[in-house]
Amino acid sequence: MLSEGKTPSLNQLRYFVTVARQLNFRRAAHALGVSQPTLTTQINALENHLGLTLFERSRSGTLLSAHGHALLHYAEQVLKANLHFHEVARNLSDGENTMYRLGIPPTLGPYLLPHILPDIHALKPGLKFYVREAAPDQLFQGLLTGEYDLILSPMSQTNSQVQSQPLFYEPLKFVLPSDHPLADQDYIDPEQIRGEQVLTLEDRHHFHHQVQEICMRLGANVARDYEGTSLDTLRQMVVMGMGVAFLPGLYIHSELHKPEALHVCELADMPIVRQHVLAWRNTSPARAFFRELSAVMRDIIRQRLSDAVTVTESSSNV
Amino acid sequence: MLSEGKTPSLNQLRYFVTVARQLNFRRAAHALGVSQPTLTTQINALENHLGLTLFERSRSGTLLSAHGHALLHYAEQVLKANLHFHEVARNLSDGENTMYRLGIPPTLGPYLLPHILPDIHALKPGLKFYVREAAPDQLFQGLLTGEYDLILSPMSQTNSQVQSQPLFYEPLKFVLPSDHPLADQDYIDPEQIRGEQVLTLEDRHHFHHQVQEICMRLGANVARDYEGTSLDTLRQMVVMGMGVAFLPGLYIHSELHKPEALHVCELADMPIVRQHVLAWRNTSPARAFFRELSAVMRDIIRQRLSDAVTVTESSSNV
DNA sequence: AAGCCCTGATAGTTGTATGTTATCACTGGC
DNA sequence: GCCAGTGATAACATACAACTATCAGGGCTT
Repeated sequence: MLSEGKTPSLNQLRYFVTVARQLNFRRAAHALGVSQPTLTTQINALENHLGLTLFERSRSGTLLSAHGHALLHYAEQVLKANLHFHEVARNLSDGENTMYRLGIPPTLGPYLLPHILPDIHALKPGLKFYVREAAPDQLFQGLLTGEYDLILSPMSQTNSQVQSQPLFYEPLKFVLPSDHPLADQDYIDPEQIRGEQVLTLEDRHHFHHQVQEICMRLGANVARDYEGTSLDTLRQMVVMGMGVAFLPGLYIHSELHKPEALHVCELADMPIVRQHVLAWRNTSPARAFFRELSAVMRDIIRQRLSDAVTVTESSSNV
Repeated sequence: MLSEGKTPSLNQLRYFVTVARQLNFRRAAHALGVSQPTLTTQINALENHLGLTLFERSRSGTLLSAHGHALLHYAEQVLKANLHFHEVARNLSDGENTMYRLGIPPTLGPYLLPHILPDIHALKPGLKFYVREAAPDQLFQGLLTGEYDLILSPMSQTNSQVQSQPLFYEPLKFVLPSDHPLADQDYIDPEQIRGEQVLTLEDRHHFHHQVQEICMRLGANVARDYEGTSLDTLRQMVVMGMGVAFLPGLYIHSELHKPEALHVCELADMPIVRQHVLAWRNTSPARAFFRELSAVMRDIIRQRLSDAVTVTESSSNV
């Protein structure tokens, strides 16, 4: 009849539960820190909103009606859910107890994260990452659409909506089969690569373009027909003598402890590197924390992986 | 800082969830039936109450922040609980879908309820009784204190706070061992009882007082030393020849289909009955329903038990 | 039987929370 | 370079939840 429209407030539920527990309006009012008329009014409002009588009042006291009895539990559930909500919120409000969706390329994640996540977890126990792998372009796109909160990826496009912090430079090593004529040098003259078959990944990986550009410059052939779908595949193809390849330093550091059947070297006077950055939307409310996090990551990487990569020093970048 | 005091409203949670689903303030506002500025204001209020940023706004759209992501589920839980509350309330509001706490004496409940509850359930499927047994005095007291919503008991005290409706008269039958000298008559001259040992229940049962008063009048001895604690005990004591007894008609109707070893009769020209009533607090919001219920009960009892009891006819009592 | 203390209900008022409309400032696509 | 779309802001209206002061009745004590 006169209901419809407004929905009872949380306060009204609080009042209901308290009166139901105390069975006395004045005491309940005192417990709630409000005046007794407020309670009377609000309980009345709740009652005729619901079209039910929750309490049997008399001059000698208050009783919970059968309807009130039935509803009490549900009202308590609402308040409990509300309490949960606020507990979680309070927990989040220090910024470090949140789960962030982290995007990282498959050519990097498996070879970097195992080395640094344990230390990060030790430093910030409440911090959680939901890690998803995708190619750098997709990462960047996903960052803009909100699919990721944070991406750790080779530097790619710049965009006014994205802030990034450089983390480290990772060398790209040159690998060739052990039985290759050049497989006896630690540093190879770039000139000697001319004409080699260079294997690489599918072109949606940033990696590919970099390798392609190098090959163009040195006059090597990029073997598009044999594009691998993972670094492991790529390695197998080199071992089988199908060509040579550039492989990321962290991959080699992680996977090739005893590189039998494979020779790893570098191009003399021509260090090839990719730079990885940590990036986030500049609208992200966690941006301050992300900047701090990038410093933490640099420290950890410097400590754990300085034999494989070079940590970026300056940190006042955009 | 500026929080503390007011707690976010349910509406704010509703707004949060809707914006999180639509990721667009104007669309969410339209879905909610409010204006877009209202949403902006309320979401802002919620955010700085929580001390968190829930959304990343930009001129080109809205994204859910990591914190928002984490909280969304809990906000939905609150709204769901609130919905449950209102569903239950709506269900209750027709009055018949409630569980009422029904008190009944142990000398009546087991022999009456099995005969009438199935029919009541068939007529009012949503109606539930939480049945507790206690002696009539305790029932009456419990009704006043709110322990029961409804009692079905022999007529006892009257009280301005209690309304009652008579249901039926139940005869008290006279039982004696089969080998008793009087065990060959259907109607016994009350004079013949003088000097008999009459067994009865503990004195907190209304039953006891009635039997005691009859025995006083007829000059029989009430065997207080052998007060039984249940009608079954009482019956066993009679069978064992420890005395005679008055037993409620419904007990005999329910339990003694072939009364071997026990003779059942009545006192000639001296029908002894107890009247049972349905009673409730006159402050009970269900009083109209209870009155209707008493009529329903009378109908059912008339139909099912008219060979054992006499249903009260008038129904315009207080 | 009278009086007192306790109960919840009511009247009248006020400040604030929550909503409105009108408008701005900026982004991104065509 | 314009236009359609985004969320933010300002100024104002209203509803409502709070207060204080008071009332009316029940039941226990004297």
